[in-house]
Parts: sequence; C-alpha cells; structure tokens
Amino acid sequence: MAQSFTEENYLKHIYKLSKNSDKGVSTNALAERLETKASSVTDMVKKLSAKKLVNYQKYQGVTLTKKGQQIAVDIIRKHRLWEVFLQKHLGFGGEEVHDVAEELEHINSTELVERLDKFLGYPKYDPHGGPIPDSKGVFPEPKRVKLDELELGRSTKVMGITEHSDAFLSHLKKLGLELGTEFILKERSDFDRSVEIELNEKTIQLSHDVAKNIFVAY
Amino acid sequence: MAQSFTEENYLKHIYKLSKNSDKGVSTNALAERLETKASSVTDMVKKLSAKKLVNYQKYQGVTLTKKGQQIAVDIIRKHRLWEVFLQKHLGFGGEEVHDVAEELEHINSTELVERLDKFLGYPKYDPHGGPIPDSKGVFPEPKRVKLDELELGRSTKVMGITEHSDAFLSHLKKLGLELGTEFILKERSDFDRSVEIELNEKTIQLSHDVAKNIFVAY
DNA sequence: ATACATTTTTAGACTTCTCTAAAAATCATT
DNA sequence: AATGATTTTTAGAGAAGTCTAAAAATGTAT
Repeated sequence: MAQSFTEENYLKHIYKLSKNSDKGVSTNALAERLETKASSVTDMVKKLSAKKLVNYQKYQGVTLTKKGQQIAVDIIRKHRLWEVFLQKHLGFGGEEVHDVAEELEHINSTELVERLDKFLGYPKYDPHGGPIPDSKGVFPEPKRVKLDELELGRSTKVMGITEHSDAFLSHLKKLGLELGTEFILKERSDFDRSVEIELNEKTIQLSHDVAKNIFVAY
Repeated sequence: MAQSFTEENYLKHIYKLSKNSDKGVSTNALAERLETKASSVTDMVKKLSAKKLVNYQKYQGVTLTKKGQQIAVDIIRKHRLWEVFLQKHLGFGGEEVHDVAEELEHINSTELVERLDKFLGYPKYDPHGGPIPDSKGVFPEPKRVKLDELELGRSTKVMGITEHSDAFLSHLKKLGLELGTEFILKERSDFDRSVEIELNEKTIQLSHDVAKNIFVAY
C-alpha cells in the first residue's frame, strides 16, 4: 500500500509531535506544523485512519498505529541518511541540507536506501547528532555526553542529570527542561562557559553550573 | 515558475519523442508513452501551452518551446547524473537504475545538481553512453566509435558510415538504420563477430561486415 | 470524392488535497 | 453549572490530473 508524498508528511509530523507530548496530537498543532488549515488536517486524518495508519477519535487528536509508526520512522531514516550524504559527500552546509533532504526522503526504493546506507558506512547519527534508525526501524543507543562538552550545532535531548537537589530540579522545570526534552545547542561563551540553547523556537541561556550537570544524547 | 512532477514528465517525453520525428508529437504517441489516455494528454498539453512550454495547435501535435526544451534537457541532465551516481557509487546494476533515477530526476535544487555533478567529476556520459548536458543545457560532442568496437549494453546512435555503395546504403535502409537512428547494442557473437541490436523494441542482427562500417556515438 | 477507419478533442465526472465559512464540541473561568 | 472562548468538525466548493463516452476532425481507400 503506497503512501502519497502528502500522507508521508502527515505521518512524519505526527510522529515528531507525539514524541514530546505522550498524548494524541491535536488537529491545530498538526495544522500549524504542516502550514495548512485545521479542516484539511481533519480530512487527511480521517483518510489515514481509514488506512489504519493512525488512531483517530473525533476531538481526541491522533496517534500513530504500528504501521503508521513504521512508515514515519522509515522516512526519518531516509531523511537522515540523505543528510549525511549531502553534508559529508556533497559538501552542503549545515542549514542548506534540510530542504533538499525533505524532498529526497520521499523517494521510495528499499534498494536505494540500503545501498546508500552501505555507501555511507552505516552511520548511526546524522550531522546534527540525530540518531538514524536501522532498516528494521530500531534506533541506536544514544551515547551520553555532558551538555558541557557537546559540539555546537547539535540537536540533542536531555538524557539525565547528575545533581538532584530540589533547587536544581525546580530550576530545570522553570526553564522547560525535563527528561526527553529536545533542543539544539547554539553557542558556548568562552568567558564563563555558559551555553545558549534553542528550545521550541525560544533561545535560553544556561550557566556552566547547569550545563555540566545535564547529560544529553550525542 | 515551478513545474509539477507530471508536467515535467510530459515535457521530457515530448522532447524524447520529437528527437526522432522532426514533426510535432502526436497525442496518441504521447498517451502511449505516458501510459495514459489521449484525452488526458489533450488536457495537459493545453495547460502546457498556456504556460508557453509547448506549441500546440488542435490536431497538429505538440513541439517544445525554448523554455519547455530547457526544462526537458535539465531533467535529462539530472536523470543521467543520478544514473552515474547510482551505478558507479552505489553499485546498482544496469537495469535497476532507471526507475530510481526516474524519481530522483524530479528533485528540484540547482544547488544539489551542481554539487552532485562536481562530486561525480563532471561526467560527460552516463553508464549507458547517454550524453549528459552541462548546466547550460549544452550536450557534449559525442565521441565516435565503430559499432564493431562498442561496449555491450550501450545505447547509442548512428553517427556515420565508412562505406557508401548503393548495396550497403539500401541494406541499411531496409534494416531501418539511418543517420541519427538510436539503438542499443545487446550482444556480440564470439563466433563471427556479428552483433545484435535493439531498435524500436525489435531485435536485429548485423553481420560484422555491416558493424565495422558504422560509426556510432560513444 | 465518398465512405470508413483512425485520431483527436470535448463534455462531464471522479479522486486527491486544499480552502472558507459555519456549526458543533470541548475547554476554561467564574 | 453557565458563559464565552477556543478547538475541531462539517459542508460545500476549487484546482490538478485522470477517466469514459461521444462528437468532430483528419486520413485512407477505392
């Protein structure tokens, strides 16, 4: 059962949105993400539901079924493999890569993906640090690193903390950081080793004291 | 002005069909090539005409405009560059390559194509011997080789002959070979060096005496 | 040059994905 | 729990590309 370009995009974004919020993805959230209207989302979601790719109950949001999830993960796999190719072999810069990979990820040929994976040397992480699932959809164990030591430009997520005082915990909560929160490391000051991260479109400063106590995925 | 996947396919096939027959491409011929119905072709051709990509007069067939031709040639460029990549770097076999390249050719990013071209070392011919136009749409001068010496599997075309007797000329004519005729070299017998070529879906045998007197594009 | 066959076009309809506008359901606040 | 705000769904319609069936144009033979 082949999916259209559009259907694949819906599945991919449902996957990404439901990673954060364990609940069903709301119609509006999807509409915003896909730059379309809520009514279009409702229509498409019904179609995906008829194909058993999502679970959908009116007004309750959507989640992916097993099948839907497999497709979504496979698209992420393709996207990240192409990013590796574009950046490491074609010399694309970090930012330019995304739009092109966005198109390439919808090319459907198992043969192509497997050969590309081999050509690239079976990479486990893309150039932004995103983990690349294998052909069965299994993500690699993320390596853990202190935020303190992470390379600039990496997209990552909170894997753990090494300080458990109430003060620290509530500080993190206030910043919007908890286990699993995803963000991008933008800057690190040479002066005081404080870091700047991007989280949900917002830029946040973290002191070195905070950064050194957070484990993140590498 | 962006073209859809479908529009690009129409342009590409109009280009390929009009290379043979210097006249306008007929609706039916296009329909057959695109595995669609004549009525669909008429509709699409009107649309392309409105966009000034083809010249179209009712019942007179279509030809490409300058703009349409540029787009068609660019798609061929992309198709052949991807074929080089798939075959030389990913290790695809000669036949499997085509369908995948058919999808990749529609990815629109000048940046991507230029970088791919550079990565591949600015190849002038694809693995089947097809000439690859440069970024300005200019095809390379085809090298000439005797059919006698051409590699098996090459698609090529008649560039000239080295024997001009009436007997030879009328023999060629009967076989359907003339200047510019395109075909694929399929087999060469070890026994008598006769060759088997594929021309318009038909398989034809040529003796060594014939093959050695035909120049073809390499 | 007339009659028949073939090709091409038109007309109307269907699918996929989208939108706007309005109705229905849910949520939030007091 | 009632009101108002927000979210979501429905209804109807539009653009792109396709199809079938029928009409119009062209080509071909004698």
